Amino acid sequence: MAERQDTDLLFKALADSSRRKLLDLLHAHDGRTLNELCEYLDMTRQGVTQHLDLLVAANLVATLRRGREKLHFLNPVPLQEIYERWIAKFEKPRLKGLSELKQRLEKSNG
Amino acid sequence: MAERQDTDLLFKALADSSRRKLLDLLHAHDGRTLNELCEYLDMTRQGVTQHLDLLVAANLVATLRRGREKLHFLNPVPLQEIYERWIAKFEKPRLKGLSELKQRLEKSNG
DNA sequence: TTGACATGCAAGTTAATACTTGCCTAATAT
DNA sequence: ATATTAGGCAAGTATTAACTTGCATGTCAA
Repeated sequence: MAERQDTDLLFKALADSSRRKLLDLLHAHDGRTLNELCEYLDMTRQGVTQHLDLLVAANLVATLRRGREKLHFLNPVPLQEIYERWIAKFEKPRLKGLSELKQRLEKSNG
Repeated sequence: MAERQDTDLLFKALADSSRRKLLDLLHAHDGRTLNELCEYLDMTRQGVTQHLDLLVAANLVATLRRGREKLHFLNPVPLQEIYERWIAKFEKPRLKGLSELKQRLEKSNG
């Protein structure tokens, strides 16, 4: 169903280093145009477009048309869903980070 | 160097639904043999072996030989690293639950 | 020690993915 | 208006990935 399909699109989107680079670029600075993004990748504009299409399909990137240019925005929500469904549940019972975290929070926030 | 390679192996390993299913199976019950795992996937033993090989290469699964059988164990550590390097830094400022906890603490403890 | 069982190795096939080339449309600037 | 700039569409190629078939090796049980 849609759930599994979404998950698959998401992981597939993250599986390519060029696409991860695009996410990094948008994270550093949102709202870039296609041509701007092309400057950072060693491939043709059409190649970049196809990568962006996959990111949009995975709902990791949203676009907005402004005149003749297309702006790209990062959507981090699906990444959070990956964390909840695929990472949190695989965590070991005693994860130093988290338990330590809670203790420290109790101290600092009373 | 190795860093980028590791990252790539990890995301590639997660990109296939059969491999994610294997991780789920091992999460539910560790130490399964190859043949046991095969029962749950609709492909030949060799296909499953190849998927497991990729999971091992990504350091998500460790194996142990016992006599003529091979036991498989889940290693969740690389998933945690994905969280730290690829999800935490993309989080939105306002998040609910545990992630909010962690983020607030990280901010206050700088 | 022989037969069944658990797995390994290697080559081949099919399907999917990454990337290109070539042409097209629309918006802007001079 | 027309040249330039931003982007879209579609088909083709080349690489990679998924999966199979066939045979080999080692382990155990009778």
